[in-house]
Amino acid sequence: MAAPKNIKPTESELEILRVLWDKQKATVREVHETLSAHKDAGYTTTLKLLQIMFEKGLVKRDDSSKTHIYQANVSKEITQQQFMGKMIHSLFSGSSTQLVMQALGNHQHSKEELEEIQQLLNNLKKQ
Amino acid sequence: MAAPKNIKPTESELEILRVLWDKQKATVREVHETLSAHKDAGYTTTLKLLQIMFEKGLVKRDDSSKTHIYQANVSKEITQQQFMGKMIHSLFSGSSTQLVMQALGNHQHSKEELEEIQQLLNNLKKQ
DNA sequence: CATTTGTTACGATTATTTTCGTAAGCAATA
DNA sequence: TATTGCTTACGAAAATAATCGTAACAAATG
Repeated sequence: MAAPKNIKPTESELEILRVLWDKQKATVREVHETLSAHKDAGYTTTLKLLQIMFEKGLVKRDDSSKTHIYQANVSKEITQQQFMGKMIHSLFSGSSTQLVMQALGNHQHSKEELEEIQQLLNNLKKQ
Repeated sequence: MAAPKNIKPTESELEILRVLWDKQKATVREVHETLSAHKDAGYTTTLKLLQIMFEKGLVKRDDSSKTHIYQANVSKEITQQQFMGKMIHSLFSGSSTQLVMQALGNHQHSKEELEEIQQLLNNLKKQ
């Protein structure tokens, strides 16, 4: 089981990770059937991807029984940070503030969500 | 000059767009030399990429003189939104609030920046 | 005028990612 | 036991992205 490394998941790998983050554990079939809702690919495609991801260390698996059980080996949080960092660098000239303003200004946020953000902001200001 | 479409620039195309957004206009050579600071690719690689981007409608060009002059044909803002949307969907379960909180919590923001965000937040709350 | 320099065009190669077909094995069951 | 169904392994094709080599041409320079 290779170390998590600093490997950026590809688009397809990310889709699979999302399923695993959601379900904690899943067989190839479960992953594949979840993906089938949106995407149209064969079973062995999903299988192959999971095998590749295993080699990369993106997932781990329990192969003690015939039907292997997969699990994410990189956290959602770390992956989020990884992609956010890349995005801030490549599209926001390194300014996370710009990114925040963009996200705030261009998307809908409920009163409750705005309040939640305000709380965090208050905490940050205290430092 | 094809319409801007809904085409997602590739990684390399994004690098070139960054240069063009910054410089407004540039020749292949200028783009290439700017990229050379960080990256190591041949001149014709940059040329080819710009040609492909032109076909896709990502850039426009003035070819009235021998040395063509390129210009971005997609705005930074639209492209930011495009990538942000994809990111929110694929990594934040569709919640832009989650993304904002992540960005706020995991990056440094100066007092001035926090105040700037506060201003925007106040405006949003008024709605 | 001949040569050098800088440019575009473009085919082709390489690398990466995604997809699938087929073989092989195991387990349930007819 | 023979058959059927579900599973993994794995090579290879297809699709996409990135890179480069070469030809052609024009402008500047000797």
